[in-house]
Amino acid sequence: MHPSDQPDTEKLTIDQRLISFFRDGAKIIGLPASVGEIFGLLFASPKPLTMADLVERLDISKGSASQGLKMLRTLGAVRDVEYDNDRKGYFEADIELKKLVGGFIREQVRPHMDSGTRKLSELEQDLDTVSDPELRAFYENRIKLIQRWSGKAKLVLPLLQKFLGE
Amino acid sequence: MHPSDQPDTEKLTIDQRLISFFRDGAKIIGLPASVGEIFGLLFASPKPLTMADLVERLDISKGSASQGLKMLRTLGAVRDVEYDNDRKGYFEADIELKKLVGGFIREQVRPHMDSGTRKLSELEQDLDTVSDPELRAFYENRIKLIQRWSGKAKLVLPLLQKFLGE
DNA sequence: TTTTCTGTTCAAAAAAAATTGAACTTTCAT
DNA sequence: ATGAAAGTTCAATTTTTTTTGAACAGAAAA
Repeated sequence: MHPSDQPDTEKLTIDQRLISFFRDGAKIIGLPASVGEIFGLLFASPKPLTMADLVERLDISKGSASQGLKMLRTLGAVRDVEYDNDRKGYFEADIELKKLVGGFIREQVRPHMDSGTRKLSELEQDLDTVSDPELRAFYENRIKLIQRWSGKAKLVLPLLQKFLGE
Repeated sequence: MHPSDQPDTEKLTIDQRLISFFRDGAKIIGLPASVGEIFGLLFASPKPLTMADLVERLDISKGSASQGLKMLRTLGAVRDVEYDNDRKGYFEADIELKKLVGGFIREQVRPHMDSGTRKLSELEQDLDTVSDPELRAFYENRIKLIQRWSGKAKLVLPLLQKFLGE
């Protein structure tokens, strides 16, 4: 290696860097790398792309491309666009932070929170089954504590969306 | 199965439910299930526990217990306590939301954000290498967009902490 | 209608992440 | 010092998640 070379970050094109940026971002929020790459490539493209473009440029399978696009569409992060008047479907990245965050909260955060809330209410009901009064008082406090947390979490989400919404 | 049985949520003790609650919670925020279980058991216990207690009651290996505790300590979610005057180490869950959220942000969120910020500035530098002026203008806009997002993200974290801090 | 192009589905394969357990280190009691 | 208890480490294993690719379905062109 030439002495002046940086070992890592050498001769990557901008779009490669953007793809890598969003690949990492996807992993961080718990989405598959390929989903991040697809978004990244669309984000880095001045014009809409087809599924075949994704397969070729990211070197992923047709299956991954199809599934990744599906996920990105339900997240509202990618949309179908008219282009050419072509048999193929064309896609582009949605660029509004509000929408991206909203989709993530709707699809990934809310469902988990709801199931948590359900579990929590089951927990509450089972307090009756605890006979030892001291232990029971302890559990009551712990459950109250989680409920306080849960209440805050429910307030935080709309707050977040408001803050990020343009 | 008896007809009146609920298939799932039957005859679980409170502490089992709490363990399951935090197991799920851990998975959601991208931590191993065993880490959630350890926290859950400590959270559900009126008195401090030893590593041996965790191994026995959660039926996990000593290795998992050790590693899980290590992670929970760096997150500030579990602390060492004096108890008995015993050779063993005793642990209890930290119960302050502020501290839990703070630790998570410090250990899991910040490092990722920092590496993102670094990648972003590399991206910016490479703009020079784009010769086509139209494409270059396009990339400039995209990078500006991410920078706007990044700025918001940096504002949001302290806001979040403030909101959740007691 | 038949063929070709585009995209979906899902079982199997590959990759990544978590967990185990045995060897090792440290610490304390004798 | 020596032995035993407590805890850590990490290579190997297991489990989970992601990705692939081949079979299938639908739609438009021939």
